[in-house]
Formats: sequence, structure tokens, C-alpha cells
Amino acid sequence: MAVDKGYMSGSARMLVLNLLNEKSQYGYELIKTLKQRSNDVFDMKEGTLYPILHKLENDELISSSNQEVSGRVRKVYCITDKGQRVLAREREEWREFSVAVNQVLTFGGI
Amino acid sequence: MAVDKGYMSGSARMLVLNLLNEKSQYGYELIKTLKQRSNDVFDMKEGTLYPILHKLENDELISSSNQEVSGRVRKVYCITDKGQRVLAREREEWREFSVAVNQVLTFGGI
DNA sequence: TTATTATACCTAGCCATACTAGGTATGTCA
DNA sequence: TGACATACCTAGTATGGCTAGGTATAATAA
Repeated sequence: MAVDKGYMSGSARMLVLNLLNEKSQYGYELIKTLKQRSNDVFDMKEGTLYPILHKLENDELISSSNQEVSGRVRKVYCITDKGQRVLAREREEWREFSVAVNQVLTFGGI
Repeated sequence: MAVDKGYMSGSARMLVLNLLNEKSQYGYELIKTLKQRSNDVFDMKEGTLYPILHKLENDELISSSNQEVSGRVRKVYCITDKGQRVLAREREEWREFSVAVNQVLTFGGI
């Protein structure tokens, strides 16, 4: 990760959910998509991703199925309706948070 | 805090440094300033702030002195030159991070 | 006067979260 | 065949904010 890992806290889940909302993907693929889409800012580690995926599935925000992709069986994840509702809330929270940070930072037109 | 506390991770330090860069303040005052400036989004706890202040002082990013404010002795914190340099870097990191998150979230003009 | 509340500072221990570092297995390519 | 990328997994670690408690002073209400 190009930025301090602390920033990831709280966002990792939302980012994963968001990517799965656009397109069902398997774990390893998510890491590459995230890296590419963020212009190499996010380099999520497997030790971060897989526990998140397992927790999301356990909470029924995503579901998984073994599918053959490019001649190989992969565990493909798909967002659920519940996951979409949670994602919408988390996106709103992110917006509120980032606006607040920028308000603090840009006081006085700095 | 109105938003999930996880988002604070990595930002709390920068926000404190940023406020002290504008104006020397004592701890309790920082909490109120932060709350006000963020329209009640940030409600930083004392158990969060004081350890941050002590760490920042230990790292020589801020310095403190006991001053009488409104007829009472308070521990007033002041940013150092080193603190200003670190703040500039952290602001840049925040910008990079938030841009990256928004890039991931708004793919396809969503 | 006394009780309550707000101010002001502090810290030990808790908990959530991302990471490190290791493991296993398969496919590709030199 | 050996090296590397792909693909998944997890135990343990480190970080960082919070909970919940403490102390002390000043202002305000009963």
C-alpha cells in the first residue's frame, strides 16, 4: 500500500463490497482489481482480504460458489441484497467522513 | 463519532496536528474544536486524544507548556517545525488515499 | 452550604482490524 | 525440471482508538 495502512481501517470492507457489487470475482482477482483501479495505491494483502471475505460471507453480505474460470476452479464471490444495502450505508458513511476531514483540513481556505 | 470509528484510524493524528498548526491549544479545547469544525461528525474521546498528544510530544512533533488560560493553568500544545513537515506529508497521504477510494467507488460514473 | 455538572488531565486494559509469515496446491514457462 | 505466478488459507502480531475508571478544580444549582 502506498499510503499508511492505518487509512485502510474501516475502508477495506467497503472497497471489497463495492467491487463485488460491480462484478462477481474470486479473491485473488479482487486484489488485482483493487490495485489497478486505485493506480497502485491499494496493494491489499491476502492476509487482509481472505479474512474479510470469510466474515462478509458469514454475515451473509456476499455468497460464494466454486466455478471454473480459465480452466481452473476458483471460489467466486457474489454480493447479496443485504450486502448491497450495507454497501449503500457504508458509502454514505465514507462520504460523510471524508467531507468532515476535508472541512477540518481546509479551514480558512488553506 | 457519527461515522464508524474504524475510519478514524490513521487520521486522528493528522487532524490533531492540523489543528495545532493553525493555533496552539490545550487538549480539552482540541476535542471541542474538532467536534465543531466537523459539524459534530468527530467526537474524539479523551482516551484517544491524550495518548496521541503524548506520542506526538515524544516524537517532537509538538511541544507543551503550562500556561494560564482564563484564570486556570492548562497544558497548551504547540506544533514544531518537524511537526509541520510531518503534517504536510500526512495531508498529502490523505489526499492520495481519499482520491484512490473515490476512484474505486465511482468507477463507471456511479 | 452542598450537590451537581462541566472542565481538564491521565492511564490500564480491551477490542477491532490490517499485516506478517508461514503453509498448501496447481498451472505456466524457460 | 526448476522457478515463478496463481490461488487459497490461517495463527499470531502490531497498531490504534475506545471503555471505563481515576484525580482535581471551577462554576452553577438546589
